[in-house]
Amino acid sequence: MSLEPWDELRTALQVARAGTVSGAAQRLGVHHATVIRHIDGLEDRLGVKLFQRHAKGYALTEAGRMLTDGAAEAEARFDKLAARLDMLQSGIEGDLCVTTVPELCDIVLPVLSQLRADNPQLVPCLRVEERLARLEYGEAHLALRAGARPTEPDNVVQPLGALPVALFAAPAYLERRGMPRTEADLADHDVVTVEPGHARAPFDRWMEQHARHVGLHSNDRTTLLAAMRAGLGLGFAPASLQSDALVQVMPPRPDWSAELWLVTHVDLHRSPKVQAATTALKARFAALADESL
Amino acid sequence: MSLEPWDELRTALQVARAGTVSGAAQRLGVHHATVIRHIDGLEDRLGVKLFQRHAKGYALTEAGRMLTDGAAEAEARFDKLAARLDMLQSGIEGDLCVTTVPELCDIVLPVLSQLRADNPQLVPCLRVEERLARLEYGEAHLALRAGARPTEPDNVVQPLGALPVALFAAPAYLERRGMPRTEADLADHDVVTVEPGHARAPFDRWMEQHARHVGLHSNDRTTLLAAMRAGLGLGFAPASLQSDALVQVMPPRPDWSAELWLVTHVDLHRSPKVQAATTALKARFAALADESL
DNA sequence: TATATGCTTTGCGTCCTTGCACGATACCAT
DNA sequence: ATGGTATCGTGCAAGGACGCAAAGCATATA
Repeated sequence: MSLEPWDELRTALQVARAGTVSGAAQRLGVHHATVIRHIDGLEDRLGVKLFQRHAKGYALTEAGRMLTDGAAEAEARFDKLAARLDMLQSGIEGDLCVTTVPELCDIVLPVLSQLRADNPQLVPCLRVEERLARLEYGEAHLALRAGARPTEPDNVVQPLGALPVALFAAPAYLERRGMPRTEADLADHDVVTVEPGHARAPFDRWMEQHARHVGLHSNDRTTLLAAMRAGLGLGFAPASLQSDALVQVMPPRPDWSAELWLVTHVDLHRSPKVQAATTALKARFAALADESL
Repeated sequence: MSLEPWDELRTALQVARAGTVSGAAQRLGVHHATVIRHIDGLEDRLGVKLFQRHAKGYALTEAGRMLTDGAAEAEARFDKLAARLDMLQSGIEGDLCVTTVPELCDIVLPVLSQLRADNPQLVPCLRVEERLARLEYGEAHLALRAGARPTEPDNVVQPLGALPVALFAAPAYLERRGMPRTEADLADHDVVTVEPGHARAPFDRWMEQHARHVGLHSNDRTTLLAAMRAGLGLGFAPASLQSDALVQVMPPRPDWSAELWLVTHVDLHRSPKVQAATTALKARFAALADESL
């Protein structure tokens, strides 16, 4: 007993989804007679009733549920596959989707801008998300992550080195509270940082240990930057940050640095488009590391 | 872009496996020309070359590898499905495959025997394996496990209660070394048990802590029983053990008992055949627990 | 160099699958 | 009650996919 041909599984899945033969036929773009014949053929070959013929449509039996569950998983797998193939076949043109965390988008943005200038056919897209995008689903070509080395299977992760992180504050704040010179001076200052217990990055953990007075907690990094600009306290930011509203209070230190990772899907990381993006990003981050020396 | 119809994926998979169109055609039971047409159609629809036409056959491209990998996973999933459906559709007849660990087969065997007597059409099969059989692959209908509660997804696990475990020895051994009366007496006796550090079951751990003189180590439970019969020392066995060669030295104790679990696949545990087996096994083990009170 | 042996490719006739149309049935609203 | 609107089921004709056989091609062997 075998459940070939696979096409009939697909129609069975659509019948299960639609609940009616006609609906499934419409979605599949075939005649409803064809759908009936597929289901009948499948049931005959399997010797099991997959659907209960109801006046209002087809209802799944236990066996039918099993089969369509399996078919649904296969369909999802094939969809992923199609998305990846779609990406693979394109040259340096069309969409290029990069995802990263909020902290890094200021650094990534110029790279994408340059990439677009060099390749007029390329339209870059920068998605900012905390979670790691499902690269195997084709949600993104590239992901830029900070922190622990990502371990997803089928993803190739390349080290981007450490991101220099420095301590910043608003000029108004420094005018009011003075410029801290040594680590000991920090005890007298307010800081803005992540919520207690949520420190993940090295600099956040450092802050958690050294901060005495907290001006503001937030789960959102952008909010923290805004709080720093508003003069609520000292805070960490990438050393490359260029802003009139914030000045560097202390230079980058190795134990503050966050490890950066460039992660792509195995099947995509050799495609020309992704290659172009990775080399550009690598160059940019190498330059950042040099600057901070 | 879509990779329907699914049948063409299946032929592509076979071409990748066989390496030649002719070989794939033979495996699929279709003509060479059909295979070629499927591949060509797939490539046209996808716009990607899946195979490099070599004089000696078809070689996978990068895209082809991706696609056939996905197809292979789907095929494996469908195979599982077919196996489960095969099992589901049968009544209380045909094969009934039960797997368990060596320690328990003496207890399970009479149940299967009774089951066979009650259902002439049923031919039971008892597979003895240390590892948990892949129930989703249709390797077995039922698995009987001891120890920690199994956690496989898609498996329904039912508690069978605790298996009463007692301390046994060969009559010849007891004649030579005397009958231990108290726990303290055990210090003067030889024991046979599993290898150090491999104690998993409660009674094995207990033995590891209390045993002073070890007569024999073995990784194989059957060997341990043989060693007990040969008079190499005291050892644990299910309290239900009936044997002229071994006598019970100490009655079952709660802290020796091993938790038992009856595990089936979700899609199968409601089928009449599996139901018949589970009720019979449950009754048997409930009776065992009562006896030892 | 010639021969042989695989393979792929292509043209043609046939069979199977599909699409179409019509009929049957059940449910709902007027 | 009756017309309307869904649904599923089946006979018949057309088109597309299949199998067959011959041709083309490349590599290996004598």
